[in-house]
Amino acid sequence: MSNQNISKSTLQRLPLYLNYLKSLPDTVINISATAIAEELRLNDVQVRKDLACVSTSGKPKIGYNTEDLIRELVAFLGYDNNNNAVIVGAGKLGRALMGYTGFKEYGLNILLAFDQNPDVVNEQELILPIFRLKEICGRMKIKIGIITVPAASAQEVCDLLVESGVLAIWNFAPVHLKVPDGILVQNENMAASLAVLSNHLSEQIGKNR
Amino acid sequence: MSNQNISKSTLQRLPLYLNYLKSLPDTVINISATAIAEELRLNDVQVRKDLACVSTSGKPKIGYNTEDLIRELVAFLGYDNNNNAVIVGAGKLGRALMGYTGFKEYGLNILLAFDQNPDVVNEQELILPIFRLKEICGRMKIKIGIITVPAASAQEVCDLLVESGVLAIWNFAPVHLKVPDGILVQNENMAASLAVLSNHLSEQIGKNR
DNA sequence: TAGATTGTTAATCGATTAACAATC
DNA sequence: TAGATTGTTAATCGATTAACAATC
Repeated sequence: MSNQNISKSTLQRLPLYLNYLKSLPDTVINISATAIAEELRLNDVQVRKDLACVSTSGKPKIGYNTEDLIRELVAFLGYDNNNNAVIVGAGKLGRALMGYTGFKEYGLNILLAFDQNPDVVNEQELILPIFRLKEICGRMKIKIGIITVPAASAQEVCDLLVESGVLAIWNFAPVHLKVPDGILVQNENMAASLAVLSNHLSEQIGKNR
Repeated sequence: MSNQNISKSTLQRLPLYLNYLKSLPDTVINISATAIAEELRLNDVQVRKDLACVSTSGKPKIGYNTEDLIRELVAFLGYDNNNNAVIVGAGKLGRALMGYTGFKEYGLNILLAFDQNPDVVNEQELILPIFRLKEICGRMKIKIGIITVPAASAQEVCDLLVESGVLAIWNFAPVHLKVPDGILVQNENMAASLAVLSNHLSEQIGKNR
């Protein structure tokens, strides 16, 4: 397939384009990369290059057919086919993500959570003991694991997920995970985001002194 | 101050260093950039440059004093002084973030949430109606706003936060927010992360065909 | 002293932006 | 046709990595 060498930065912008396109009224039949770029405050060539990875239906002077482009983005991003996932770590964050229904829209289907602590295990709420992880993930052919355990146990959990056949890991712990080749780790580093926020504030406050 | 031109990429790696340093046993008096780099699978020069933004106490042959470096990182990242914040959007994600106690460690103190929907407003749970946002943020001198509303209303909420004196916005909605100069928007784009995960999976699966 | 390590200057790499030809 | 827009090739920019001198 064509999605061989799409850069991570491109990939991360695609959902923004899609979201913007979806927000447009039905009356917008065609849309140009230039218009998208202006709206999202991006460079127009960048948008054009990004879209070229996803679609070939752009026409000079006209732009893209909005509906077609939406369809192509949805397909490319895999929002139309469900990816099953499990969460490891049923603390506050884990349970929150589990309860969050918004991911379905992105094709992510969180089936189960696992936790080490017997006190939080609760079959009713689909929180199972961690010793059952390997068996269940294997049987259900789970390919995505979400890590929401404390930093100290993240690597251990990661190894377990990899052993269980998971191919992609969404890591919410602020650590670097070591994985074999072919396994992807996507870090959702909230601590990193907070560092950026906090640094901005101290700069702003420093300025006004 | 010295933190004038620290790059965002550097800033985002600092919490990883800090976390690793904290995980070390007390017996590790000194630590080298080389050792940190190896552990985190980064380039050693990169780590050295990053640390140079934060500390000047590195000594050839010895490295950094672990405790000193931890202290310097904590101070630089502002984990030692509390930043008060409010959340707008008390849906599942918003309430989850509110309930998540882990942010305190990073100096982020979420005081209140606001929501448009009278049904979720609940003074007991510190969820207030949105019309009180401006007055309260102004009075409490809130500088950080967290947006967890649906994409369609994110810009509106953003404008309101800016009006209320907020200087930094942590945006969980998958949209580009337009803000005046001097206001920082840090996007926590879960949709973008999912795009990367999903793309990896379809590549892997394509390979095995 | 010798060697590990720091910090700096130069080279490389990848992503973004600019310039431009092709075209509906 | 003229002009807006696409897609491509070249230039720029910033971040990462390599090379190296300084030093405890």
